[in-house]
Amino acid sequence: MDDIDRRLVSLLADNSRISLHELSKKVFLSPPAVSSRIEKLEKSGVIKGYSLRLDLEKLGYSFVAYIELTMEPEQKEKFVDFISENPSVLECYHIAGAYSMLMKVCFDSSSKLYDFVGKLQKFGKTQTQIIFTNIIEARNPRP
Amino acid sequence: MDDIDRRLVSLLADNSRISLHELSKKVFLSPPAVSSRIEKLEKSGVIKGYSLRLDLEKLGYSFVAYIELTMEPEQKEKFVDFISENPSVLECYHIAGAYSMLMKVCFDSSSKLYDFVGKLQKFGKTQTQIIFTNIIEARNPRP
DNA sequence: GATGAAACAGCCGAGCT
DNA sequence: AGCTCGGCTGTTTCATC
Repeated sequence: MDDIDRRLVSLLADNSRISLHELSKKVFLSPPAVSSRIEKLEKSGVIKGYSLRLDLEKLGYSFVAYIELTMEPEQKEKFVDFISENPSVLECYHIAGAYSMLMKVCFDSSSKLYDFVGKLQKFGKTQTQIIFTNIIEARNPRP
Repeated sequence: MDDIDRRLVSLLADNSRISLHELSKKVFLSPPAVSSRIEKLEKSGVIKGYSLRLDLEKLGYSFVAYIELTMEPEQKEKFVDFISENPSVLECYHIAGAYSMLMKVCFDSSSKLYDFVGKLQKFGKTQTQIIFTNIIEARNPRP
């Protein structure tokens, strides 16, 4: 993991469909060299996959929110099962402090968000923060 | 934007490097048809770009946190300038309720996170939530 | 890690349904 | 009009140095 790898990660994070040829010009290496570096980054798990930047609103998800849930530790297993099955949960993190989870969720109506929060209440105490606008969207750390 | 488009988005979100041939098999269309649909999704802005799923810890960022900042509205412009210039801020949302921002940040040391939070205090009151583990990572809404 | 050649995928146009 | 099939171009991959 050297500076060239970091630059490759940064370039791919920006546009993961860039060709090896373009990449090779930018990092002053040959395409096969770039290819083998990317392969190593994938195998080592630095690159976990190739994804999209989506416009959730244009996809019909007008209600995007972060929800913090504070619960008793013994609830965890049932909670993880619950959210794993629930595609409205886009991200979920176990955070420090009181036993808490932070989730990013998306819904196409406020009533569905309301219903979801209601179901979460069974696991613990929630605090919901609805997103108004994206100031900075999912960018990646600098090389 | 029909069910096939939603399925294409879902498949691409899972692996944006999948070939048109593979996609066409999965949605039972021809590769050119898939290609033109993807082009439309890009032009309409549903697909904003092609990115990576990265392991921040393996990239050296052991301290990933969400920080909520509550501030006076007149601070906004200076705040946006500040975070725009700061690559440690991965995401930033304007959230409902008291005039608040929610940021995802990453650092390679706790002292750098501490310094950053210190700088944020100039804009308002902060609440920092450090991520222990990822329960569900950045997946995309179901088709 | 570089080079060159071969395999492959993506793109465009023609013909078909 | 839209899909499928063909050839062409650009991209990736492999063997060799």
